[in-house]
Amino acid sequence: MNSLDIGEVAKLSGFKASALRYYEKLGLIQPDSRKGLRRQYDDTVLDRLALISMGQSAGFSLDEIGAMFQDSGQFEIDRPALHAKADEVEQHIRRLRILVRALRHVAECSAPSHAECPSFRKMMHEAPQLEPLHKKS
Amino acid sequence: MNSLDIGEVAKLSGFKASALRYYEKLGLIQPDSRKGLRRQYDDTVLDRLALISMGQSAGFSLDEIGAMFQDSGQFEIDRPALHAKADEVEQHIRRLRILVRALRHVAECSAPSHAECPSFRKMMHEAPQLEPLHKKS
DNA sequence: TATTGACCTCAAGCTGGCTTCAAGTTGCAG
DNA sequence: CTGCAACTTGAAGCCAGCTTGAGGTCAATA
Repeated sequence: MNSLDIGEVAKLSGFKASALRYYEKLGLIQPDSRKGLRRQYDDTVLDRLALISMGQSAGFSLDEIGAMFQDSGQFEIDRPALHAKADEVEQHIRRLRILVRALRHVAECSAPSHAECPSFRKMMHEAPQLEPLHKKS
Repeated sequence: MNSLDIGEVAKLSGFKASALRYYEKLGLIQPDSRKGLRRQYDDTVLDRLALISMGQSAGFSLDEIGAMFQDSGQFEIDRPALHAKADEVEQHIRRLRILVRALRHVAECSAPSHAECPSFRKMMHEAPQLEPLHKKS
């Protein structure tokens, strides 16, 4: 069988059933069919949920995520927009790498305060103006 | 001069003044002094704010971020905990790399649906059980 | 065929992270 | 020394993203 109950999808994906219903209301996922009232999902929903989860990790709103993976319907998907999103994520990754270094630094460096550790301050500025990310004006 | 008004910190950091006051209430930052009522910041606050911003990108709550960078006060900072956080961020980065590949794939692949593109589905499962990240129970 | 546990809907409630508002204070240019 | 822009506080408001609750339905086991 290929048909999953909402509870099974929940278990497999790590999302709660209530979240799955919420995503459905937002148009992010859809059950394949209903058995009585009960939603039945195809297992491709798990891929979609994995993407949603990654999109969230990348800081995208559910609406943005919806817009990205609305492959359905459109003849022409918006390739440049998707590459732009990918670029954003790569930028994001660069910041996270600095964070990793900062965390490991703080764990190891024994300068009395990081404000006084020159290598720390230098590190903080290797990422000179890595976007505000503080989105709205 | 080394002494910044809240408005200057706002401009330099990209955070709004209201957010800076909010962070202060949470204990994440602190002005060096006051000139009358007005907060005066040392420019090391900018490093701290950069860390806060990166921590947020990594999906940490403000409380967690506060806990991480409470270098002050403690004799012994919790090195293992910091390395554990760094590990989390690295895990996070791995997921984001998959997202980049997924986005570029969707932008380029012309299979009728991604559910039907085997290389897409395979990619989705290269990250077998990359943590729930769906934090609370 | 009766029970039961997993599902259903819809509305209201909650949390984190800020922003906005109202009313007041103050440093500094003119 | 006046005016005003930039600050101050505390409380209330707002949005995204869910969760919870009440009351109901239904499929499958005993």
